[in-house]
Amino acid sequence: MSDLSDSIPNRFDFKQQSGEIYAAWEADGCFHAKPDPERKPFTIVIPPPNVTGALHLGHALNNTLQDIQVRWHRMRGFEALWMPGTDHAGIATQAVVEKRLKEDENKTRHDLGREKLVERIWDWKAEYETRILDQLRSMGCSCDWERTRFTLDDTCAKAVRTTFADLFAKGLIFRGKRLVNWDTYLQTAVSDDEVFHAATKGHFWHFRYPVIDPQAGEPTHVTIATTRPETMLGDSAVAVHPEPEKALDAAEAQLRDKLLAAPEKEQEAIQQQLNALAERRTTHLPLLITLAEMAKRGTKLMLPLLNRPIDLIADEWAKPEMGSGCVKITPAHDPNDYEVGLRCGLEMINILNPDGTLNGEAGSYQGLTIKKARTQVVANLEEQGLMVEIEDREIDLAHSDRSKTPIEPYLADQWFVKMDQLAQNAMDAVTDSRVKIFPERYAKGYLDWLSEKRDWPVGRQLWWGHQIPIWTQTFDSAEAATAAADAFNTRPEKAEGLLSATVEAPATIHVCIRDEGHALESELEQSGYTRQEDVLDTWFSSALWPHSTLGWPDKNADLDYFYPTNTLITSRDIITLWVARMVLMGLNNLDEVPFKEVYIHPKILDGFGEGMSKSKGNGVDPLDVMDKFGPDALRFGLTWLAAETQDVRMPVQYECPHCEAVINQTKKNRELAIIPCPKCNGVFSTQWAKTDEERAQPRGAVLSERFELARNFGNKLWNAARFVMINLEGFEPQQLDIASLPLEDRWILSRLSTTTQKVTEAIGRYHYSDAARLLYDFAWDEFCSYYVEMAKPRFQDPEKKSATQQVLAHTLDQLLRLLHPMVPFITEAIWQQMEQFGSVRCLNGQAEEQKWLMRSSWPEANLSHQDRQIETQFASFVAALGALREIRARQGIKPKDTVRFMINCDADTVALLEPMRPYFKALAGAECDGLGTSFEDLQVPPAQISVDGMEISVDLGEFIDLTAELTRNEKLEANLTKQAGGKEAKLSNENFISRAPEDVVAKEREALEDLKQQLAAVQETLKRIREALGASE
RNA sequence: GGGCGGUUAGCUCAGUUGGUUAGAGCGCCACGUUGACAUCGUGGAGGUCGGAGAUUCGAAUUCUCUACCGCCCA
Repeated sequence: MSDLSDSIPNRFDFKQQSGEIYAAWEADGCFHAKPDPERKPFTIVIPPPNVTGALHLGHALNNTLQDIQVRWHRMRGFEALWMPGTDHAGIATQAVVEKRLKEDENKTRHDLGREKLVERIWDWKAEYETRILDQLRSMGCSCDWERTRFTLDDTCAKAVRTTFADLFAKGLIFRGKRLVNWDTYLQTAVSDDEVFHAATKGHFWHFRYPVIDPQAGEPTHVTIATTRPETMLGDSAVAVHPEPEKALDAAEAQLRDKLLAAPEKEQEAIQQQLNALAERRTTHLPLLITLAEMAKRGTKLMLPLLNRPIDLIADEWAKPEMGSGCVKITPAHDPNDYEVGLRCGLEMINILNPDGTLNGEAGSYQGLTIKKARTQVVANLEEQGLMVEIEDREIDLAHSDRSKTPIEPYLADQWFVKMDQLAQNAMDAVTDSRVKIFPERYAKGYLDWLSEKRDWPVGRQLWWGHQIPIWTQTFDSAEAATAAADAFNTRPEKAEGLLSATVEAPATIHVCIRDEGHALESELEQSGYTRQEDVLDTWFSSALWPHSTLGWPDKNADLDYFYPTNTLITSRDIITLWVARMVLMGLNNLDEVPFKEVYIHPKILDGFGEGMSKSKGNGVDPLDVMDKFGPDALRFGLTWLAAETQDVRMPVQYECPHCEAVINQTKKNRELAIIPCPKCNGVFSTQWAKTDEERAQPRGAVLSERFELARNFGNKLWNAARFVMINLEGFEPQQLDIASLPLEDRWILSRLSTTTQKVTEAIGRYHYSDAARLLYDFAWDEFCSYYVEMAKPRFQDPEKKSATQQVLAHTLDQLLRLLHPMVPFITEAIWQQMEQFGSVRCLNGQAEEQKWLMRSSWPEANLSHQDRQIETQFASFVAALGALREIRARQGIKPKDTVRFMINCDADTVALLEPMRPYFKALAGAECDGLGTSFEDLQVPPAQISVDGMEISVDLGEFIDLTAELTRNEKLEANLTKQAGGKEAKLSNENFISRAPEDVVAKEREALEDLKQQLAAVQETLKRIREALGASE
């Protein structure tokens, strides 16, 4: 038919073309945005992926959704900026590099030194940043790469220093002693968010402390219990409840309430607890009352091993219903004890060195590791006859997420940001809708978290990050320190915001310097000031990302134009860590929110409902998916999944590299280094392959068949376009008069208009999944299955050919535009081929001016094309077609055989169906012998179906399978009878008639009438079939 | 312990303000391959919407309780 059918392959070669298209876009500056007063700006900053590792499907989803917004706005005429970059992810990145150092070279960071280690981390960063940005490019992300930033680069560093100096000058940064989660391996504090809890086997040691000078009748020892006996070296008190009896009463009352409310199976356990409690009143209570008295008197105990007197105190933290009723207090090493320490003014004794060994406070135990100290302390207590009992017990132990080692609570100097007002401002921004969060429910978590207004510990004892710009010196006296601070604060640099100083009691002075490398730095160092070693929490620099990337604090056109950004698209686990902090920092630094909308997308889980991660082996690499299915399929598949729910499941499979069989991933096989293929018996390796032998096996890709739907859709689109183009050659466009076009043209234009409208609305509301489904259905079910199929016979008709070509080309053109944000490569590839047909692609005969689809305009829904009447009429045609196909299938009629049929219907329907005759032939292999109201009865009863007031009869002639018709009609009769019965019951219900709205009642009446008609027709058919069957016997 | 989400066909998921014969894709069954597409076409089987109760003329959809799963915060 044409050269095109040879020159256009029947598959889109994404491997070859995606890269070429991307490079061409980039070379043409399609991704770059610059301030343009003629256009409205649209800005998104990427949630900077951290450089710890490569991206997985969660990131792929996140970035696809951003790219859809950016491409969509670009097409709608906005100056669309997508600001890309990566995050240095302080602790995470340092941890992986240190781990690598240990594994490969058996060295610690201290062996290397700060400078060398940081150099290594920069190398790591370079490698992973490249990988990550390549992944984004492969996916088609239309980021403005000229602006790529890194949270540790000079631009971001300047923003960090400026912000820090500002907060410091405002008195919002202070140093305090706080109990922190200490990672003894990495030797840094980690935040609560970087800690996970795991049940571990351990012991519960019970031992005794002697009472100093007990009076007559008073106990000589107090028994306490702990899971960490070595911490006794840091004890500064033992607590007993001030009113043990009342506390027991309260505990008992609580248990009784619980018993009443508890389901039967739990009741016995609760009753046992109650019994135990009652027993305690005789076994423990008298002693506890005595101890409470002693505590109030000021009795002291002798801390064994160190022989240090400590207080017996009365505090409500001691629970009379638990253990001995007494509890040791180690304020510097336990969060609860710390609170007690604050309440009771206890000494806080830190017994640990940063590396987890014991310090001088531990006396003869100094230098031992925690583990050795524990053994030693237990042995010594036993020697002294103070050990009462050792219980086995499962302990909930906090671990560092980064080093996987147990966390030691540790009292340390920490830098904090005072959150009070900053947090309030961030809350207000969401409360008064300056920042809108979608789906709305996530606003609650945001507000709850901020409302606690906990001060933000921002120091990390790391080497990788923004070093805190504070120089410190301790003076001999408070007066000297104050005088020095005053001297700084009266200098002109203070007024310029370059420096400020504060005094930390009693005599330490902190000076903050704003500008990196400023002469003040060396001035301070020469006069004996030392710079703080700590670096800032990663989130401090991420919090500035929406404005730091635009060059703040420097005044510039980009910042004026692109800030505040429009929308932030991210995942729910960092709403508090990141989103909240960006809002408060944006407000602090620019007095403006960083973004107007936040869209939280679902999280991708594997088939078992577990989050994906490389460390579990269930993480899917987007590159693997793209390698098999292509970038468009990856994107469309993910978009399809992005509904309002909080999670989506994506079963994970291995693909056998030998036979391409898919093997479901199980919790078992995902941990294997080598997996045998059950289909071909070949073996392949996984990410766990370590030995040379294992690595010699070919690697099985990890992917998910979830993407097949999207891949197939792309193929359908490609081939539909191929069909259109093959049939477009030599065509001259003209002005079309829509009103005079036949039904099918007006129908597809109506559907196109509605789809355009709905898709536009859906993307605007972040209803990605809806948008994808709308386009999928329109493209496949309406455009391909009907319009394209109907075009085939129309091409045989010279009178209809031209309009068909034009409507086809136009619809395809609009469809490509609508799909482009989701599937940019395949749509651009088709668009470029359409180029040769010039203005054909437009309904009004005007040529597209843009060279690239990604730069062309987003379709406007032409509301005048929407026509309910036409759509209803078309639905009748589809119903008739369906009836014919159903009869064919039921009768087992061969596809190449043509059937003859008649439709009994009213005059309007005749008018509607008359022009559709050729399509019955093309789409159902059926030739129409008559439309209207009266036909002669056929000799053999025809197969009949009634729908939409049409009675469709197929002359079965030689094809007849009467039994099939009988069975089918009997089934139908039963079904119709049941339905009609239901409707009749409903309509004879007086309540329904009187209370339901009129239109609903009318609709039900109509439905019943229709059912009755159908039933009558079916019964008539049945009668004839039975007669015929009887006759043939 | 508090909060959030989920529970709809074998699997993965849709289902706007309560009014359908509860949908899609995959999988399954049957039939089909000279021209857009087998990464396809046509037809079919398959669920009463976790459970209980309530509101209503009418509930997958609203409310209460409950079970199980997941996530977040203590």
